[in-house]
Amino acid sequence: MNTPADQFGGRASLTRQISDDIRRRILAKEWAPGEKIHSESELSTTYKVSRVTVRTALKTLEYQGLVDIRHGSGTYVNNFGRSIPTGLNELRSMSETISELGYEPGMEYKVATIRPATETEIDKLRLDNADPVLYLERAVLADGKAVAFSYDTINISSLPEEVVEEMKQGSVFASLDTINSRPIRALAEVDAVISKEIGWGDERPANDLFLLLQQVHYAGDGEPLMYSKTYFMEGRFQFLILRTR
Amino acid sequence: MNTPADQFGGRASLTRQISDDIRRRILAKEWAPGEKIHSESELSTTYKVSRVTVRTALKTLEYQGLVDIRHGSGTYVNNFGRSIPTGLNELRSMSETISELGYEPGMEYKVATIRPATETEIDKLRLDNADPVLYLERAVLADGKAVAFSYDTINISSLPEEVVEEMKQGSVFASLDTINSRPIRALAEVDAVISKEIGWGDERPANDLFLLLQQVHYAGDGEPLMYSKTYFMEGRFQFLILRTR
DNA sequence: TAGTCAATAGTTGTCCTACAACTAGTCTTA
DNA sequence: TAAGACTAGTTGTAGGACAACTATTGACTA
Repeated sequence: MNTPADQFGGRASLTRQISDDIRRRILAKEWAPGEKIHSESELSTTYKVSRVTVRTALKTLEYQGLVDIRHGSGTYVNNFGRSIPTGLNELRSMSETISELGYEPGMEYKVATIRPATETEIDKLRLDNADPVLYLERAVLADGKAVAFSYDTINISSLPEEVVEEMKQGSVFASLDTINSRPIRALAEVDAVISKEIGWGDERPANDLFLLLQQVHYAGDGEPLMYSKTYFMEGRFQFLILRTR
Repeated sequence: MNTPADQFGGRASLTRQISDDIRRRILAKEWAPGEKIHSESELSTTYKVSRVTVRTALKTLEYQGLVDIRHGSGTYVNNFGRSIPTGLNELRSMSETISELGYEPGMEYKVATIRPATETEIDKLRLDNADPVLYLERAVLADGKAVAFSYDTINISSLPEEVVEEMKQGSVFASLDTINSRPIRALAEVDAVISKEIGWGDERPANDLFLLLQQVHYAGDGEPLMYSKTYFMEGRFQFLILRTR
């Protein structure tokens, strides 16, 4: 099994590995939407793990909205189409999301500097004083076309210098992976915004209308890693959220 | 234990009952943010259930972002404050959400009619033909002040007449509860919108700016129950989403 | 004295087996 | 024909056991 966690050296739990693999198989259309997948006992023997582990993995997929577990009947693949796996509930980098949607991801750097943190940033990133932060202004591209403008502030107080340098050009998430501190959680706020200050170039919308995704990314230990404001151009991106009880 | 599910006669699973109760205790600040809650063994003895049940319940809370489970250490209350419990991930009625935020919820009915379904509605609600639907136009109030305008279409094809009548005035969710078909899942799309057609009265924004939450609610059996477009007035409501890996 | 390491108690992760509760059929019977 | 009993299969819960991990304590070392 080649799960994401494996690649990054992080010892993923057994449950996580199974969950990732079943997720992959579902997205690969091994079972049709609405179809019943193998029973827990069957899965536990083929994966050579206990039924408890399989159950926990399936529960995760149920939370993610991928399957429906019915007492006494079986586990069924939900028929929400391809929308869910790219939903906002799942924390993924912009590049990941864009390539999952079938486009070629890209980034156009406008600003990449190290400067003292502002008031807001000190608050959001829980910095003690005016620590230096890495500030980025970038355009997010899908198939070469700008879909969003991103203003990111990264907490570099506990990052090695070479990683910070790397971030000035490459993917922030990928760089964080190399030192095993990939964000595992983000709290996002969504707003509608009209502003002439946002964006640049001739691709920015004439009506100055944006959908703002304002979020703080957290590491596994609860430390804030990045505060980012991404302004999406309405109509060029679909925002989906799965809501469950 | 008096869980929501109990009230509605639905036999909630043991896991669900435990999960709801621990959630309630956490929101009631029984443990401070960051603090370690009781161990799984301890909880299993006090609740008189197996550790499996407690574990599953805690996993649910972890997925909701309420707690953090650390291998070999314990389960800790996350310190995201009061934001999370009212996040968009959790499916709740507008009224529920508003009262959780500490305001007095209200609804002002403008239109409540039964009419044939439109093309879009037939598609979203998976209707066979131009079945009649219940169409509502309402203003959502918090402490008597309008915060959003809601345009809802309800699939009444399998609903008893008296329930439909009830919906014309009372809460849609509450009415669905009485016949045990409360929605358990919703797929929502978020957009920024500028329009002069939306809303009414002197409380609508001068800049015609709205945040649109467009969603389809599904019942436990996967049947679409309601298609609703809710236009929030920017700044009067906070949209939070928890994103996890 | 400060730092390193081993031991240890406590906690979550996984395994095993068993049975209860529920579902969706098949078959029987009135 | 329709209602009801029966049954095989599946998920939900129980209990006990051990593995893997964490955080703390205390002994030992430089």
